[in-house]
Amino acid sequence: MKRVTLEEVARVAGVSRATASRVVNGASSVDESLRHAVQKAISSTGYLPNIAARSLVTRRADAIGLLLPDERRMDGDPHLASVVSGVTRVVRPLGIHLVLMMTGPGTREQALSDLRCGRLDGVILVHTDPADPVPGQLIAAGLPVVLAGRPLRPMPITYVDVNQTAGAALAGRRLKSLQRNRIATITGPQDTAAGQDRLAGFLAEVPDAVVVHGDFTRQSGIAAMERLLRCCPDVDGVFIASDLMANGAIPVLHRNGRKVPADVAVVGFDDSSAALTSEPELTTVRQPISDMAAEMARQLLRQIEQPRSPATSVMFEPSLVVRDSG
Amino acid sequence: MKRVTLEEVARVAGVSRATASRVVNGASSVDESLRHAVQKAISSTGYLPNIAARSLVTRRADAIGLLLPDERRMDGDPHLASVVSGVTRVVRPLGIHLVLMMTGPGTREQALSDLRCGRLDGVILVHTDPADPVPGQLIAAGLPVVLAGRPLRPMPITYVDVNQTAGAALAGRRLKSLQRNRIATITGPQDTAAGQDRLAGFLAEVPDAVVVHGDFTRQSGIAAMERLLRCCPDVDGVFIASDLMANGAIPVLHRNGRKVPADVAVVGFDDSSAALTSEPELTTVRQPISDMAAEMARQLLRQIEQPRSPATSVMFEPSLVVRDSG
DNA sequence: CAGGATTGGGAGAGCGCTCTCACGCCAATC
DNA sequence: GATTGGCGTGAGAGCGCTCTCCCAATCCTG
Repeated sequence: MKRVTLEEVARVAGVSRATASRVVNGASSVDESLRHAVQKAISSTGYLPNIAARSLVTRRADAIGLLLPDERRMDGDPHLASVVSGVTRVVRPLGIHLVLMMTGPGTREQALSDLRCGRLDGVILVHTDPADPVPGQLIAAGLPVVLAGRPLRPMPITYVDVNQTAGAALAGRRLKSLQRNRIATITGPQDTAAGQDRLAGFLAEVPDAVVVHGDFTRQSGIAAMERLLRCCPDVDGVFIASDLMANGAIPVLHRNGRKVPADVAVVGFDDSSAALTSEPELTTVRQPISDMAAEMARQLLRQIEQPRSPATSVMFEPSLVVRDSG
Repeated sequence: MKRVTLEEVARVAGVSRATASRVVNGASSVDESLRHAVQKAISSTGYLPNIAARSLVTRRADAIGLLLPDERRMDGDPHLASVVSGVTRVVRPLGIHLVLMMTGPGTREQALSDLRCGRLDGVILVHTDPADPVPGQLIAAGLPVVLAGRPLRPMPITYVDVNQTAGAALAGRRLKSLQRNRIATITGPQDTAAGQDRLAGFLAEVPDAVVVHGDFTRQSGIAAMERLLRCCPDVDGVFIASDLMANGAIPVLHRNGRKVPADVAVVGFDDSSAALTSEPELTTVRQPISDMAAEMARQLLRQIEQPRSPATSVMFEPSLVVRDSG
């Protein structure tokens, strides 16, 4: 149960600690026979490098943070698992840890100091409040950050997003191709980039659409659909800016005697699990969340490798998943 | 941008590094005036302790791991966010990091070595495969572990679970109180403790129930309900061992002309987000996931504090959430 | 074959922190 | 007034690792 140190490995292999270290780190130019001796010593002693010691000298934590909004705001967020899995895919093979931080009082400041004291090499920020000063502080300090989703106000920060506008346009074209001519949309919150872009992209395609506002939550989808039916009973096609809202809205249609998609075609956005638990299953705009998360991880690693490299943004193309609702 | 070290704080405060360290760690007996001087020096220099250096000597990583099944098996797991948030609540105030690891090739071995090399102080294992040797190895090595859910085969390991049997009995009593007399159940996988217990608990209450097997996934709920209706068309009450299965099963009932709950009452299990996205909303057995997760974290911390302390298990009581489906 | 260039390996200096230990100081005791 | 005890403080020894020297050995080149 005693710890094996590099010192001991070196002793067993009959080399110096420096050489043993070179072998461990796969470094250059070690004689083949010595390399073998060290490797044998490593496996015979069961040596594992002490990360803290390494970290102390390399000034790398080999850990990145994932800052998430808290449970309440996630509202059964369909994405969390996909995000984690995408990031993990990139980061694990490099032995880098993924530290999860759910937003709560003082979390972001916590993350900031973790970054400063070298406990974290970088962070990925998800669903950041536009008023949050932390992203700004981070980039000001030249610390590696990547945002999930375009920030509302332009800032020199790296982010990864899906082309929300194009996605909404996809939905608009779909509804038009279904020969719907009384088309409406239930929007996301207009103080987020995603909410704004999905509306703008849809209106570009269907300029005369009726607009009812929601905030991405299921509850707001229910309320919005009720309002919509009241003000516009002859609606025959709706683009709902999140699957979660659509999931709440469809039962409202049923209760009001509308068949989906016969009477009202519905197209959602996200292709989250809510798309499959809806009846009928949702036609929706898919974002490649897991791939986007992987890209965020890559962007972050690049920044860690090359500090103060210029901010870039990567845009993914959405696709339409046709199911039964529209 | 240069790092501030304890050395420097000490210099500024005019004390020795040892004394500065005592102040930082809130330790015993430092003269009030010196304490003040050090605190002033800390804030004026913006000092943050280097965790790696501390970790190197304390042999504590101040990080715990959360081992999760991979994305596919989570199947839009309703729990992930709650688990994370429960653990976070306990762990954050102590400055302990939560490292997320999704199961993939070699993940568990990875976790094991992270533990051994002191990169992680302990791990919480969620949804462990009964055949998985890792939990056994961990306890054999005397490393701190907590399981989410009772292990299938009894082993001397600390775990936190909900009283599954009692929960299923709750569901059984509910269906009986609704005067149903042709009662069935769709089970979870019988190679998991949860699957077994929910069936046993239900049968204890409704011994003559018709049993159809599922595996907790939505898809299996659909298939199981189809089978059930074929073999037992006069069924008027069903306990479905997971909300996700129930979510899939209810549309099957509708398609076959059954009203829920008028013709067939449905009770689920989990009180996950799937309970709310069902139509009608599910009556279900609630597990206090977030509280359970918090308790797991506490148990783990206790083990870290007192290694080789005896394994304990904590059981939470489930409750029935009555909604519209039964 | 001499001289320089190249290469592999070892010694050792830290990285920033904690913690033991010993010392100095002052109050309490005889 | 000398001795004891306690308490606060500082000196310094590591924790386990990486990495920069520097030296020895080998290689090439004219």
